[in-house]
Amino acid sequence: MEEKEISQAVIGRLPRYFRYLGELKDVGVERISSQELSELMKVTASQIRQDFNNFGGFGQQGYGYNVEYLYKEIGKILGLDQTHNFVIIGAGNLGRALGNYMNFERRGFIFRGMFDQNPALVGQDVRGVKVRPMEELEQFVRENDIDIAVLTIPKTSAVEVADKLVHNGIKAIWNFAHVDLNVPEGIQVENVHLSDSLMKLSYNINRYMKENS
Amino acid sequence: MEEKEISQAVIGRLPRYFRYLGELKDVGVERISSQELSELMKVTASQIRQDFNNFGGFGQQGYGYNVEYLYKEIGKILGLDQTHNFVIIGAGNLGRALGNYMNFERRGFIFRGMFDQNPALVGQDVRGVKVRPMEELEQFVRENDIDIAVLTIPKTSAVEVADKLVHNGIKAIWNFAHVDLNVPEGIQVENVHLSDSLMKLSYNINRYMKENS
DNA sequence: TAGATTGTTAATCGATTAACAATC
DNA sequence: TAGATTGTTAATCGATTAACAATC
Repeated sequence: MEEKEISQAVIGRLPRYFRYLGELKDVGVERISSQELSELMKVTASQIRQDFNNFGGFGQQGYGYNVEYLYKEIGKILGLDQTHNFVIIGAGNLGRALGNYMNFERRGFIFRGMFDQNPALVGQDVRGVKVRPMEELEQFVRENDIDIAVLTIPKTSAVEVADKLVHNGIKAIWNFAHVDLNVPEGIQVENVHLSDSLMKLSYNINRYMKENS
Repeated sequence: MEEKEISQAVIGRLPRYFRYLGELKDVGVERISSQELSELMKVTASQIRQDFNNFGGFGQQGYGYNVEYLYKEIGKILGLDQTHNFVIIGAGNLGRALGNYMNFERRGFIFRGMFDQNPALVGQDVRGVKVRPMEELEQFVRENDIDIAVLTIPKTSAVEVADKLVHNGIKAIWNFAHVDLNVPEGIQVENVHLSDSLMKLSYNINRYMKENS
């Protein structure tokens, strides 16, 4: 504890650094300066150095940054050296899409269970994981060391399900339901509101058309 | 043209206002003050008033805001009174999930076509739309007044496909591929990088555990 | 050593919050 | 009219960028 708090603006940029560094590493680049990285990523070199220095010095004067080392360190900061068990709640199209996405496993997120209240879906198999009835959710979360719940259910049931999850010790919710969850301090929620994202796109299309008409 | 530029921070909040106002409208609330809305949404009343005033005065002193009127106006600002034809490129799980999501239609986004380079998927039906081979993409975009392309393909082909789309007059790309697209000025790109979102969640889980250990 | 580039402090910019006069 | 609440200006806060001394 007592580390200085890092702003969410900085956190939000870390995955992108991680992605670029991973790609550089894969093509065999050994070292990179903040200047070079800034041109590649189209951000300022100043911001890159400030961001990294929130976590201590990863570079070396006169040399730059070692790509592989920096990549690993950012991975650690993001907690990708830890593993977390997760369940998906809602076996509709989106839930199944996320369950089938293999890359999460590579980052330490282990797909353990899937739940749906629709009896027609119960028993179906998603990448080796059987869909279970909602009634089994709470016990399953308690007994299988589940850290993260992915919510891909309609907003009407999302709030109620989130409450149950919290009571059974979930640490984090990745929320795709179109509603804001109200959880106690200490439970992490990351919202992915797809309609919001599409509306932003819509605004920007319109704005551009107006500006150029 | 020559409207004052609205910051993306403000734009990013509009869909959430829109959602809350829609819900208030649906339960029959007629008027609301910035103070009441601020308690509901957990933002400051000051921010709400500043945000709305970017677009001119929607309220009335001593009264507050008319919910239905405000809802409609924000909808217009977001361009939800316009219709846009879109295609989905990539008929995998995620592409099909988005194709099946009915709500987009309600907001003026019309699902017109779906494309995949896998012959096994071509001909499949997603909510009345047949999956076509990638070879037909460019002609289809040109001839069917397609504004928006949804990219749910692997990053390896995303950049190349984006270039083709741009050449055939697409206005906007909703990009789910895990790569940054480089498009000309005036083409709108909205990224949904799901892994980035999950990494942010991962960071916050870890941080909380460290702070409390 | 000289040159390069970081780490870090200072300056700037933009976004959020507070305050209050205008007005319904 | 008096009370309520907006619209808007001013103050604060935080994030980004610039500058440069430290140092590899």
